Amino acid sequence: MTATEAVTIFERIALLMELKEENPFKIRAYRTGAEVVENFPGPIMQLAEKNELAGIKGLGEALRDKLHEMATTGGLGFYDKLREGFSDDFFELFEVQGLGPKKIKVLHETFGISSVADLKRVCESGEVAKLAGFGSKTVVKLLESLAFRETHAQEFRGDQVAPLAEEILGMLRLHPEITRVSVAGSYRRGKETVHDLDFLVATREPKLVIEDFVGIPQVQSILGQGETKASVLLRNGLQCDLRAVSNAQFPFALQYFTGSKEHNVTLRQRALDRGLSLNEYGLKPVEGSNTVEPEVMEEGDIYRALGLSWIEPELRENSGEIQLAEKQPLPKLVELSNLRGVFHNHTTWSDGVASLEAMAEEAQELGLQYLGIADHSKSSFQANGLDAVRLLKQVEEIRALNATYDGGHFKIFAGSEVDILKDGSLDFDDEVLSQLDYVVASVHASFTLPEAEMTKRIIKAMENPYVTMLGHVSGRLLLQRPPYAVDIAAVIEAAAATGTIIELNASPWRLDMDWRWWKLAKEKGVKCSINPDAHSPRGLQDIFYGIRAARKGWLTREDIINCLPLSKVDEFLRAKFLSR
DNA sequence: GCCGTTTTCGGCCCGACTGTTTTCAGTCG
Repeated sequence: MTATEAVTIFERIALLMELKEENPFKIRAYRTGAEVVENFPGPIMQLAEKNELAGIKGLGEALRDKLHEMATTGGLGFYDKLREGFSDDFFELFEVQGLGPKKIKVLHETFGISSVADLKRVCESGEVAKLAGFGSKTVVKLLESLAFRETHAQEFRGDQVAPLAEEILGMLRLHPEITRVSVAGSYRRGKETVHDLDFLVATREPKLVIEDFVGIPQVQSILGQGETKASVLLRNGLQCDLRAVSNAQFPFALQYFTGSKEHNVTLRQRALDRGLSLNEYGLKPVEGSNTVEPEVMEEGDIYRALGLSWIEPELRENSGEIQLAEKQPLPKLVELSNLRGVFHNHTTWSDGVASLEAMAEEAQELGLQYLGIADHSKSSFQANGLDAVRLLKQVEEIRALNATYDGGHFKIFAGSEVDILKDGSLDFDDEVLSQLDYVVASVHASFTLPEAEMTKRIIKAMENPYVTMLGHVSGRLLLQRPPYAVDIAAVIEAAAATGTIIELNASPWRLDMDWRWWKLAKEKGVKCSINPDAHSPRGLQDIFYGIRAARKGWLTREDIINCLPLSKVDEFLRAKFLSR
């Protein structure tokens, strides 16, 4: 059994115990256990198999034994018994916003609902509204949540897709009959969610390659298999397509299947204007035209042949990239290797799972020069938010730790993710904030304010001279929770006026501010900070997703403050305050 | 179920918001 599967089982045990109204602290222990397993920096299942898990905080005797059972037998008797009568579909109910264990219990016992589909049926029939504790507004809310889920059904976040994509790419690259390989589609374009994965290979043996592809271990079922194309369903429900073309066709197919559809429509029109016809097989002169067939060896040659500079896949959304590429080279988009540090990260001081030292170690391991800590403030009780006393103590500890880094090659910046309260005031007063290196201000409560009020609230926070940057501007959780009502354009204006940096929260759940707004922000001179919002050492690697979103937002290293070297970034953090 | 300069059983995270109620339960962060 893999660690990921064990994590799911612990999480489900917690859900089932909630349903059975077990001791809440016992439930929490399973949740903590799931987190520890998920974030463990090593082959935890191998250790579990050999009974070598002693000493790990959060995994006591009972959980260690369960992990051992899972590692050795591939199952867990305790869990099997607990979940008797509950299908896999049942657990999806816990993902519906507005529905918790108590309500699920009542619905299950009264109507026998055991899936999201069941829930929809009884909500629509009017039966639910008659239940004690439920009412018409509850039903409306539930139906809204269900509609949101349906709109995004069959979509996957980056973290659900990227590891698989890389794994499969790696396998295809090793295939002896494959000469060129790429992923295409919206994944290649860096979209925040995708509904499938498209792979493209160049080969002289398409049939053989397709046969091998449908046989890889990640495949659960084959949806279709032909001479040059196959569609499969992976174990996690993700659809995956493979197309096999000749080496000569490869650049055209790659361009075509990368899209977007709108980008390609404009491109094909442009080709026609030049007497050429572009499709997934080639770029040929149209009948009667005296244009010469361009030589195309790779994708870039197609753009060149059409009088365009290179257009990165992330920019192919038909939002002005073709018009600009006609006149000049497009901006050199930021790359992962450009990042020099990361802000907005959590530790065990609030709701993170790792210590300051462990986070700093991992940051250095990733080749970064600095790490910004920003634990939660006191209003975020659920996240063990810090009050002023604890915060200042943490600052002291950070300063002490910094003194141990020889030669000043690495630095931890002491910050806070301070809650923006309902009226736009902050959770700490200026006297406290003034003692920090930087401040991230974020909304964590009162999501339902009307747009005007929410916008005013956020802008008020940005007007505070100590607020260096604004955290996750819309509060969205991809595929799960829509953004709250806020006028982003107005927020961008205010950021420009106050000199406040806007965060690009790199968590694959958030990717907030959305890439669609960055072009505007950049035009207004607003700077971006790509923030992993890491709650564990591994979470720091979410900068991978942040970079993809930043590229999609046309950002270059000059737009992003954490591309600045340590020697310059300090000064930049203080710029807003000093300019007043 | 886990943890401990309390080493062995008691403590472990709390307030806002919403909708359903008429004093509070459930959900969320």
